This record gives sequence, structure tokens and C-alpha cells, in this order.
Amino acid sequence: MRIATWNCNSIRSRIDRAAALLERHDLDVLLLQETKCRDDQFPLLPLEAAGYQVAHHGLNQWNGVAIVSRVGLEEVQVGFEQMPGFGDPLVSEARAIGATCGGVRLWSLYVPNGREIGHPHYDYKLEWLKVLRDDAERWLGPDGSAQVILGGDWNIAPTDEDVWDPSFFEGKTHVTPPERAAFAAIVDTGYADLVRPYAPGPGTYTYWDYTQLRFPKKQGMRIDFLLGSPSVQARMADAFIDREERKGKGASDHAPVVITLD
DNA sequence: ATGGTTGTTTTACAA
Repeated sequence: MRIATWNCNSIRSRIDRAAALLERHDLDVLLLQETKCRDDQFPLLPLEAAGYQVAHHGLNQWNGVAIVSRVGLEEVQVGFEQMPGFGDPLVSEARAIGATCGGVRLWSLYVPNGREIGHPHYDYKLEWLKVLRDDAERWLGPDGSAQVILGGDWNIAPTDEDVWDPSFFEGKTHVTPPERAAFAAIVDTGYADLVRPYAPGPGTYTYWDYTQLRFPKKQGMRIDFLLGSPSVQARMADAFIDREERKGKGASDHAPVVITLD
């Protein structure tokens, strides 16, 4: 079973790349973030024609998450329990969708960016992660044996090795101790980074800013992850970051992250 | 040259 996560940065502008990605890697499931469209705007036909079902949650031009599967798509859940909202008044955003595909419980997650340290969005990010941690722990089941994958754009670089220049990020989001602690708290419940053993650092990234020629200069960040419960960890056969997808005209600023389960 | 790029319901804002 092959599963990928990809922040596509608008599915309407990159539906051809998404379809090619499914075919190129023979994917069974694709978790998408930043689809940037409403449900009625999602380009379903090219994916359905390729034999996939789609569960999408999008409210407007911001955020948007989806699960694309050819191994079943059951018990779809939009958002998680007590997921915080943002703004005044509080609005629930399209940042989480869960479904069961081929016996695995999968979540496509788009963690809030945080914008700037001290910004309300930064506090929102930390609270969002805290609530996710509590729910994710319950998803492991009473004996911790459930097959669960938490995939997506986490907007956190867990260690200094996960950014091209730690000094560049001083005073910026994505690398602060509270953000890293929030990420570590989810790992501590029993989830593990499924990809890192197959894609060691340094210099291994999943995102490169569009500006400043960051990609050709290899100046990126590792912020997209597939985290797996222990029973998923035990099935790991292979993993890689599809850096090729970041190349060429019309690429997303994120690369897909792909795993293979036995 | 105080910028440099993408996307969206665009000429503002989010990333």
C-alpha cells in the first residue's frame, strides 16, 4: 500500500500534476493540503476517471484538505473533536479531514502557519496542535494498536537540521521551542516520523520558498510529515521525498512525501 | 534595485 501527502497549493491549478503523481508512484492514497477551493470547485473528474474516490473539505480560497483513495474511503470526518477556530468571531477552518482507507485511519492535516511570533495566529497554531495531540492519542485506541497515519503540512521544522540556515529563522515561526514541543508531544503519544529513517539529513527538505531561488540553491525546510502509529511503523517498507515534483514550471512550493507499507 | 514568487473571490492578503 503506497500513501503520499502533498501540499499542492491549489488543486485547480495543479490537477494535472496530481493525476500524474498518482500514476507515477502507483499511489493508493493521496493526502492533499491547500486545495484552495470549495467542494463544488474541486476538479473530481480526472481523479475519478483514474479510479479514485475523493473526500474534500474546502470552504473558500484558503486552506482546504482532501483524501484521494482507490482502496476505499469510509467514515469520513471533517475536522477533529474540539478543533479550535480562528478570528473574531471564531471560524472553523478547512484544515483537517479523516477517513479509513484500506484498513488504515488517515488524516490530511494543514497545521496553521502561525504567521509571526506573538500574532494571534501563532497562539491559534499552538492550541490547534494541543487539541490534535489529545485526539490523536485517543485515535490509537484503548490498547494503542490502531493503524493511524497523521499526514500533512505541519508548518514546523522539528530540529535545526530541518532548515537550510538556523540563523535565518531566528525570531521566526516554524522553529520556536513551543512549536517544536507541540510537535514532539504528538510524537511522544506513540506516533513516529515514518520517512526520516529512509531520508536522512542534513539538507533533506520538503518545502522551498518560491522567492529568492530557494529551490535551486537547496535552501529549504522539512515541514511535511507522515506520522504513523506503532502498528503502521511495523509495516514500513520504503519512503522518499519526491523532490522531482518541485522542479519545472508550475510546481507547488512543497514536494510530495511518499511511503510504502507491506 | 530595500525587491526577487505563487495562489485566490486579486489591486489585498496569505503563504
